[in-house]
Amino acid sequence: MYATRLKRGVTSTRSLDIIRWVAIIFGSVTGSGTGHKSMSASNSAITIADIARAAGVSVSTVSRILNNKPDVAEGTRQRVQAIIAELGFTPHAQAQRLAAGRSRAIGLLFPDAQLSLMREEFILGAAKAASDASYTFYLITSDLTRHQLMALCRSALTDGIILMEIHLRDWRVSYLKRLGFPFVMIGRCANNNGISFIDMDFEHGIAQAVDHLANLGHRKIALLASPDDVYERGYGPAVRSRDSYARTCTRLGLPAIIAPANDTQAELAEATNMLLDRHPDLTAIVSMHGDTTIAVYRALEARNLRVPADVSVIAFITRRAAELFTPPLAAIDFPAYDFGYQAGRMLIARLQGSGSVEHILPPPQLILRRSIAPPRTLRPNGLA
Amino acid sequence: MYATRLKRGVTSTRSLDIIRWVAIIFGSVTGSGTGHKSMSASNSAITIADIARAAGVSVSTVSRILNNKPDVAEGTRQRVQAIIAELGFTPHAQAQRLAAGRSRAIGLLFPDAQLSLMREEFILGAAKAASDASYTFYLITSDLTRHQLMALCRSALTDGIILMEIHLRDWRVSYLKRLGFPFVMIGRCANNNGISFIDMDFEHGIAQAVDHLANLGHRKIALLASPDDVYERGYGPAVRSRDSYARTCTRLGLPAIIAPANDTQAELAEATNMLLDRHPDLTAIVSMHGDTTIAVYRALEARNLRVPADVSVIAFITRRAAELFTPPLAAIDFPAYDFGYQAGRMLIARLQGSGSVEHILPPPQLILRRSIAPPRTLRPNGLA
DNA sequence: TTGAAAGCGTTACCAG
DNA sequence: CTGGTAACGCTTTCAA
Repeated sequence: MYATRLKRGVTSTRSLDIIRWVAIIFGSVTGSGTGHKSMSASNSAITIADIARAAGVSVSTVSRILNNKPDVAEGTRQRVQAIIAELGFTPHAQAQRLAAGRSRAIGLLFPDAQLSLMREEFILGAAKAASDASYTFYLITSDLTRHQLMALCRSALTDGIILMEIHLRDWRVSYLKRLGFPFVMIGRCANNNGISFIDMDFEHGIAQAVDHLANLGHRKIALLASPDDVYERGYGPAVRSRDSYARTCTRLGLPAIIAPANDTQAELAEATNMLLDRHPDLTAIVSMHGDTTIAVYRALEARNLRVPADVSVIAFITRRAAELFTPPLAAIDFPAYDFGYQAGRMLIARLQGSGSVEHILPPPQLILRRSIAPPRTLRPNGLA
Repeated sequence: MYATRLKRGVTSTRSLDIIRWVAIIFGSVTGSGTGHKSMSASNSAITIADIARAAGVSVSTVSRILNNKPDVAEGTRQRVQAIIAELGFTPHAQAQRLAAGRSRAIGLLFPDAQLSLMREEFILGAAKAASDASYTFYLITSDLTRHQLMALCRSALTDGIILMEIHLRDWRVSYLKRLGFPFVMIGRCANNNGISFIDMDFEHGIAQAVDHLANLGHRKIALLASPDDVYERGYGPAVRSRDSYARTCTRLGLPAIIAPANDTQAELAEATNMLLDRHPDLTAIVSMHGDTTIAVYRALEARNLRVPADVSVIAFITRRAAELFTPPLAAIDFPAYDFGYQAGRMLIARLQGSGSVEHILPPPQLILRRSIAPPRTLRPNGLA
């Protein structure tokens, strides 16, 4: 029935790792002609004028009805709506947007870095906030240049945007602020006057985690941090967490042991090994990384060290991912979906004129799971 | 410096599980006035006409230059472009779209069900395909009613859409086909004439998994399937996998043991327990579920059964998630990112007139990880 | 309560 | 190669 051709060539693509198979089947296109091509999105489709004509009213009236304006006679409204329903009319959003000068759309500027299991939650949360408010939702990947950001604002594609991966001094923030283009941040700058944000409180989160471990009796607690260049570039989470860690260690009279690493399993494994080589008496690790922290588990396992018997581990991670670990990974909970949702909600509130500047910094929540325990030396008379 | 107010009220929201904290900080808005409100996306912004005037040419000419049309004198082009750069002009996408009748946008209709770690990959893959082709990308969540789908098509917001969660007979497919609105599917119907799709080959994937387990010596292999109502509703993956499982068991002379369950940890735990109660001699489980399969691990653990020593487990899951399991979860690999990317690419090819109908059904790839082994009885003289 | 008409910022056709 | 000008489909004054 089908003539099947199998191209198994290595049709590789830029950043895509594999396209190892492409089977094109030339279907015997029966029935409805050769594929779809009739109305590609703007045919002789029915317009507001058609409705007006059919109803014997003016386009203005139809427009008013479409937009639920009050000044329309009830009878007219009913009649026109009947016709709209009958003809299956639906307005052309593109035109509405141009005429109205608003897009009823928000966009999420999503960092184009590698995948991470928690990021889906940001996206879906923000998308939900948009759809709850009848806004459309753009996902904009890739890190924008200044010019692209300008183009995005000018394009009027969105009424406002959500920014992520915020640096303490962020050119995008200054730019948008100067332009007066509405935005909110997931993350925050050094100075956030007049800008709404929701951010993880890395500072207190780290302090809380280290305090907890210290209370359990740990004395050698390492931080698996972001790479040095990220820290030096002033990336918020990197700076706040590392600084907070250093201060907390000082306060508790503990040594500060920092291992920078990129968010990949390979680098984390390497960093873990380095830590264990240099500090054989290490009993706890706090990881700034998410699901890649599995590499820490694996590195420990390879050395016959057990979690948490020999080393306790804690990370910043979503519930969903934390529970895939064995033992389940204790965490400073990262409610990414909520962050996305809140950001979307704040932005839309802003756009609708309700809503003042909001700074949301939820108290970090430590979720104790089985990856932490008192250190081995104390275990006989365990404190937990 | 700040007056901080903490609302800790239970400001619960519809589907959102927690908004337990809202800290509004009334910043002493120094510097740039009270927030941003100056140019909300459509100020007295500079237009193509301004450029034309400044350059002493007509708008048509500027438009041609903007769209890289060939029929423009090189000198003019240079001059105008200089002015465009100087004035920082960027076209108004909304207007371009209306005038051109194309949106250069695609949308992904994303099922509004619960989160799943693999779904991010679909989204980001599709978004990447869009951005690679300079298209914008809409993420449309929520399951659309017929009317909403109609509105989406008519709105001209997108030139085409990607459909997911396809049923063997899918009203959306018939509708879009009849309308002639461009779309591609991740998944496939019973009849796919004239429609491009990329789909997981659940049929062969299941057969491959069961065959592999049988070859290892397993004789009691259960399928953790989709719920019955999903099967009966004709949801593609549910039907194809369950039917294939049944056929494969028949072919191999093995009993077919099917445990339907929704894709939640609770239901999977329950289903696993039921399986073990009824079939104490069970030695392998094939799961149609993704990261929720962790519940199977936990249920086994609770009964002191070990993976893979006592029970082998295999699932449909992405690499990233599979490797968080301990032991790492063997899988029929689900390259969701690639699926998203391919779907986006196909759709755009379609929109640009290149590209014929493509049916992509990659050969399923079994990734052997440490969650499978020969059954206990055979282990002494193991076959693997 | 309704209608006419002027945009919204582009593109595209058609003359020149 | 360039410039007018009519769309694109809707919203929004402003009069009636």
